[in-house]
Parts: sequence; structure tokens; C-alpha cells
Amino acid sequence: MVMVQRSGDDPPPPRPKSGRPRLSARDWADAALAAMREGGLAAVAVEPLAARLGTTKGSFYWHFTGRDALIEAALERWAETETETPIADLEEETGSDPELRLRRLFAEAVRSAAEDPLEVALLATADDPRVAAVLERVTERRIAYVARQFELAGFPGPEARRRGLLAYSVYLGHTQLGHAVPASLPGGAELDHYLDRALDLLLMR
Amino acid sequence: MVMVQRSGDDPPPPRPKSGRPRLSARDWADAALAAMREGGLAAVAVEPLAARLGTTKGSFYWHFTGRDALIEAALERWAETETETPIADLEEETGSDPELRLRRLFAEAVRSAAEDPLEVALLATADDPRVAAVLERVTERRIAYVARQFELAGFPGPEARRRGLLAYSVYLGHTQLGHAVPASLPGGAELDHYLDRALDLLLMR
DNA sequence: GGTAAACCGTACGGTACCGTATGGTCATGG
DNA sequence: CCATGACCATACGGTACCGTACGGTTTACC
Repeated sequence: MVMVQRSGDDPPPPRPKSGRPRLSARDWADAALAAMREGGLAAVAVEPLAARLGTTKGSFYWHFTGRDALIEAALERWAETETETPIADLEEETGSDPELRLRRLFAEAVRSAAEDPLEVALLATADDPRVAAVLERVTERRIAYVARQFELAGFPGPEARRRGLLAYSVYLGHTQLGHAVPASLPGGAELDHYLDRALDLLLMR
Repeated sequence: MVMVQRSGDDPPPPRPKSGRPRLSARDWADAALAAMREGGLAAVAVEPLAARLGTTKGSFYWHFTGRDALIEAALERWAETETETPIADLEEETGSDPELRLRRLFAEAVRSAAEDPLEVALLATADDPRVAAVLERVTERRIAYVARQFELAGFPGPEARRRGLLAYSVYLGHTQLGHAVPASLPGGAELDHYLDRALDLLLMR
């Protein structure tokens, strides 16, 4: 028994042509993210995950050295898909108008955070050093991007950074409110109006 | 054995005049809050708490019916001390200038949240229905208060509510950032400047 | 179609916690 | 001065999870 322990990013393992599907490390990582969405980091437990995947721990400990490795893989996967991809999409669809980009970005961020609790779940576990690390990377990157848009919109460097930070705080706080006390937020058209006014203020000279 | 199960808010139990101190339900509730500060709701575990208090579960199950009762008592205690008291203090020390009150309130809130992680810990556990309930009460109350100050500062009702909500979102997001990614926030004088500018924007006509 | 590697199932022992049971101890007050 | 009720210690059984050991099964490839 040699137990090569697949390293996670080698060529895609062939799917079996028939019979029950075998699982890949990625499947486990995705399941871990799904569990986080619902119950936070604490819900990333090997045995329940195995049950949900219709398999057993035997499979898990083949693909990962332990729970920690799974968590890191899942976080890595999240960081990848949740920062660069949206930014790239945005750059593509909005020509060169930074104010338009800011408004689109804000609307999109608020919307997506409202319907996917994963980000909130991660924020809630910021004590964990692994989560803290990935959160730091992602947050820094996002704030820098937002600040850059303010700069392109004509604000001098330091002021742009402040506005970017403020805008990101609004986003975070709003998301938090939507999750913890949804009744405090307006709904429907009034919500749109509210967010528009917020952007007006953030862009005010 | 009758087991009257003290209800928590009856006359203060007599402290023993000598020997090891006996514990009250309040002591347990405070210990629970301390544990939350450090490890969130999950850290409110009977056995570790007993160890920290230098006693055993026997004591705990005398004062409470179980872990749930302890959590509710602790949350109740938090809600009481963390909303009405600060507001009352504020009313006392700032005459009738709503803008001043807003600036003081904001500064004080940001400062106190930075040095006491309890609020962040609760936000992180908003999925729990008990936490959600108390959070809802406290948040509603606070937003209403802030919105009222904007109204007193001359903003018409709906606009005041929007500003209050926005200000509270900024507060929440800022707190969250300070906890999860402290490096993203400025320090020292620049922080003060930043917060001043934030208030300027929030109060802008 | 047989062999090695990849993959999975099952059984086990360990830990950290919950809650119950039951028998101490210790300070009043009758 | 001892009985009573308040309070605490200890022991126990139960649950949910981690990680290991190891045997069994499937697949790729010659």
C-alpha cells in the first residue's frame, strides 16, 4: 500500500464509466463550502459530510490528510472564485466609466451577498487563522480595487482610499444587517432608492 | 429534596461569611459572556466554564436547567447593558445638539466595539434564533435612535431613516473590518480624520 | 485476465462535551 | 445542636465527532 495522496491540482481524474461515482478532492471541497454556507465552519465535519455525499470517511481520508487540509482547500477554492472572477467580469462589461463601475459593483455585490450566505459565514469565523488569512487577502484586494475606481473618478489618492474603505464598510455592514436583522432593511423599490442615495453620498464632492 | 431552582432575579443571595465563595446565577451568566467574547457561542460550554470558575457542573445545574437557559440569561444581560445604558449616558452629556450627538455616538460606538469583541461574536452567531431575537431588538432600537438624531438635525423622515441605516451599516462594517482585517484600517490620527470625513459625508445635504 | 494502484467500507479507540443521579457539606433557625 | 434546605462534588451513561487500521473493491493498463 503506497498511498500517494493526490495533491489536488493534477490532471482531472477520470470519471468512472459506470456504477457509483467516485469522488475527487474537489467534490469534498465543494461539499465543505456547502456545509459552511449552512452551518459555518463548525459544520464542516467529516462524518456528516460523508453521509451527505453518500460515502464514508474512508474516502475522505484518502483524499485529505485531515479536516484541516479540507478546510484550507475549501477556502482556497472560495478565494479564487469570489474575487478575481467578478472583477474581471465587471471590467469587461463596463467600458471606462469608473462611476458606472462603482454603481454596478455595489449593486452586484449587495445582491450576491444577500443570496449567498457563504461570505457572511466566513466573516463569522474570522477568529480562525486560516479564515483570517484568506479573508485578509480578499478584502485587501477588493478595497484596493474600489479605491482605484474612486481615484479614476477624480478623487486624489488618500481621499480615494478613504472613500473606498467607507464604501466597503457600507457593503459589509449592509450585508451583515441583511443577514442578522433583515427586517431593518427596506425592500423592493425603496431598497434600490436607498442604495442609489448611498452611492450619491459616497461620490459627493 | 425540593430543588426550588432560583429564578434569577430574586433578592441577592447572602454571601457566605467565610470559606470558598458560593456562586450565583449571575456569576455563571457573566462567565458565559466572557467565554463568548473569546470563543463565540460555541465556547459557552458547561464543563469548561465550571473549570474556569473553579467549581463543577453540580453547581451549574443547580442554578440553571441546562445550557440553553444559561445562554438566554447571558443574552438578556447583554441586551440590557449594551443599549439603553449608553444611550442614556449620551443624552445626559450632550445638550440638545443632534449633530454633536451623532458624532459623539459614532466615535464612542466605534471605539467600544474595537475593544470589546462581544458584539462581533454575537453578530457571528446570528443564525441561532435566540441570538437573532436579541440582536433584532437591539439593532432596531439603535437604528431608530440614530435615525431620530438625523431627523432632529433637519432631515425629513424618510431621508433620516436612510441616513440612519447607512450610518449604522458603516458602523457595523467598520467594526467587522477592524476585527477581521485590522490592517485595512488606518491608525492613529488618520483614523480620526477618516471617521470625521465619514460623518461629514453622512451629514451632507 | 491479472496485477498494482486508486479508491472505499467498517470497526475501533479517543476526546469533549451534555445531562442525570445521588450523596456530600455547610450555614442558618428553631 | 441538629434538622433542613441550599449548594456543590463525583460518577455515570449518552452523543457526536476525530483520526487510524486494515481489509475489500474497482479501475487502468499491460
